[in-house]
Amino acid sequence: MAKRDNESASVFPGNFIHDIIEEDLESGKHDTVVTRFPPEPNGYLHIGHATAIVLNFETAEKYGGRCHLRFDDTNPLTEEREYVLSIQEDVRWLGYDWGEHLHFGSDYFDQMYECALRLVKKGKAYVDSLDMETIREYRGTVTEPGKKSPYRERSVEENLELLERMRAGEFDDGEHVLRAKIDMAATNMLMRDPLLYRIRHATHHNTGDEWCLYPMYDFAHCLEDAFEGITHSLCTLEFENNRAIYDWVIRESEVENQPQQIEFARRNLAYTVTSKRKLLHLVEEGVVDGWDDPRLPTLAGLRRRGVPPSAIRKFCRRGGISKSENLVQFSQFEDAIRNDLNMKAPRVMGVVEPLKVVITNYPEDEVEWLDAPYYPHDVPLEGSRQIPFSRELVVERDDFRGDPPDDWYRLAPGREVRLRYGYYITCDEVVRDDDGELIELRCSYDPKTRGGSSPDGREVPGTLHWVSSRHGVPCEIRLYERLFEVENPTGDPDTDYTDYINPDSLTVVDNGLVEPSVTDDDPELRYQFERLGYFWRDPVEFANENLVFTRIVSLRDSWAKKQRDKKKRRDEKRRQKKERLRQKSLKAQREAGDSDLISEERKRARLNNGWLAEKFTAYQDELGLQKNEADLLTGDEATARFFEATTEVYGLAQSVAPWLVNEVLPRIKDEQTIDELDLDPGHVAALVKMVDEDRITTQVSRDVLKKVLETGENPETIVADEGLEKMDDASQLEPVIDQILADHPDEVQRYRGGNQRLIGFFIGQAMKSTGGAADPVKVRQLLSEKLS
RNA sequence: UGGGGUGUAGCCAAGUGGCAAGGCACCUGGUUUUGGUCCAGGCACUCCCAGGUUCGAAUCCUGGCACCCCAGCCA
Repeated sequence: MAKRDNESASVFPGNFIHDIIEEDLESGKHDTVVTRFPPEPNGYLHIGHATAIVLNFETAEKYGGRCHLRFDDTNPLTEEREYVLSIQEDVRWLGYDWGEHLHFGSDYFDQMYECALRLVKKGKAYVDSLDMETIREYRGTVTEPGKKSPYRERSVEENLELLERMRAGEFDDGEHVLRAKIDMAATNMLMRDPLLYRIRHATHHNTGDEWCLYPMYDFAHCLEDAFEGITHSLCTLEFENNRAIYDWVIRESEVENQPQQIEFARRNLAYTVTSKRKLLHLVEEGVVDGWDDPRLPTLAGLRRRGVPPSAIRKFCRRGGISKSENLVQFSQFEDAIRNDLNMKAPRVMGVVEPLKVVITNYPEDEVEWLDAPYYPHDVPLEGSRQIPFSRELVVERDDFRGDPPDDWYRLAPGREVRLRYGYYITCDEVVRDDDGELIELRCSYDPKTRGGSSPDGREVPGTLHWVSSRHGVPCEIRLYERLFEVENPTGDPDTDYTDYINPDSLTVVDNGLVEPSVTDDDPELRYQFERLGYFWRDPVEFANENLVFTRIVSLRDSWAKKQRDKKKRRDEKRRQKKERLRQKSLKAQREAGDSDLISEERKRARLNNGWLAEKFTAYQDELGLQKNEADLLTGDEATARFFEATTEVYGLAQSVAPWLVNEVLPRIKDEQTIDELDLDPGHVAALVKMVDEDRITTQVSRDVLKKVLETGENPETIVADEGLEKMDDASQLEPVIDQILADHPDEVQRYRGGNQRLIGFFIGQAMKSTGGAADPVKVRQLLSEKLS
């Protein structure tokens, strides 16, 4: 594994995938973790892939497993060798090593075919000879079931023969396909006999012309995982519906390993597009300058931009992984880059937009070489260089204002500033041409301030970067801005993303000037140009012997107030939009009428079952149950009967009903009835009675129910054996409470300081230490007495 | 109007019955020879909404709403 600083301590913050893995490791389901990054070689990798790469490799690393790089190359029409090379390069550049585990889906074509044969023999797959359009028609829609293909019932022999002939190349593209025989009426569209193989007479980048039969994703991917012993197959959210086929194929193919697919949300970066089609369009239309254009979110573009791989890793790890749709603000990414570069990049001076400054009282031909450290006091690195000071210098045009605002502390008529590591200078005279254009500043320096400080200790708030005109190295500087003007260029269905392209995404400055020290540096070096941002030499131009600096990212600029205002306005607009959405939702809810908390399903059940309907009203009118309790208890006969059986033992229906509804019903899994819980109504009755009689707390009743469900034991026995009777005696409770207060002095202080909500924390502690037996009401009372 | 998901601050995100983590952004102050960095503090009476259970609910139950994905011989 490539060296990656000291980053390993900051792996993905607690995420649900790692929880699953840890459970699997603990339960012994797996004793190692094998993940994979499975790109299709039909495009370049981008920042969105980076998250997947970092997640897969670092998850494997965290648990001492391994991560494969596997190309999912099952479609010869779109895939190319060029991409398999560039993808490897990008992953390696990002800092990951797959060791010997470079694999191709196409390596497994033989094994996959074996699986297909097996499915056919089991009657689980068939050759369909419908054409594409008809297959589509027969598939139905999301609301209507599909129709069975007339070829669905072909014999195993016929299917086998046809499949062999397909393999042998006897048919043209599209004549036949192999389909799984699952269920044309499945509510999950993907389970309506998904295609497994299609005929494609095409040359594959890896297997050449050996095959004319290529597997579909749903068949191939899970098998690839299984063949490689992948334990956890991490993929993005859009594959959630595919998990059903994934599991089906794994099961029916009877392969040895059973990988588990887990989906997570891809990470979307504001102001970018990442779809292959759109990226390709930008490149082909010349909107940008190739796949590695620094404005592109491709890894190639980011690399050319100068973003260090460590910064990308940092970015990917921040915020971790989840399942919700997201759009990460660009500032998040910028911060990761600055954070990374701040501690590494030597500081030098360069001027992007030069303004001539003549030091009138400095001797004409004199040159002083001043010592300038590469790093500020807070970066623990050593090193310095010499920089030349002379009579004629340049400073940043932006650093002068003829008519400065109040809080301006840079150059202005009559103002004194410090030139970094140089002298204090005062602006005496402003020279403009006939059009009023600024030509030069005539300043005087204070010889006693060499190095940037004055013996009299006078305050000079502004420090400017500068370069000696004569010694500065001329260069081109490229300033990149975001490629799109809106956060989500593809978010509006009525506007094409290309309409949002920022016409000013690239500014080329051809008269930049950098201090001469850089000429001898490693061309790979990333600098901070003081007060401007992080820059590096464009590697392509450097190879052509041109000196071109690219701005990787600017420095944070708290002076840029105008932008802040703009942002505020934007936030306000967003807020208003959110409010509108909220209002719309509220309105829809109101229009939906009174929500009587009753589901259509149970309503229907009662419509079809007079007894249930009768009970529904009886429970409300005669037993005095709440409407929704009555509803829940009369959704099916088993539940209603269970309720009746319970009340027969313990007659207080108003106690039994909510307990049943809130504690027992939730434990019934889908497609199950209450009978399958194997619960004795008498036991429930006993439990409710104990609660009613104040013999146990609600919490204990819940715990005991759990135990009853597991063991079938009598609740009375459990309570007696484990001593779970309610503790409501002050003499019993007091020592417990005293102990808690003694153990948590900080919380006690905060409570007394006014944080009344902490009472819940103390009660929680008391409940915990008594196994739930303490009477919370009594505890609260005692607690407030002691804490007052 | 079927199925699968997701809703916690401006953005990302932990938390799964007992004190609403953290980061970005933003706002104060301090340090500073970078209007950078760093440091200290602030920023969610409330977790999509409404009911319910509970001593106690972001978390459990019920109903609703919003958004995303699925009808390729793409992956």
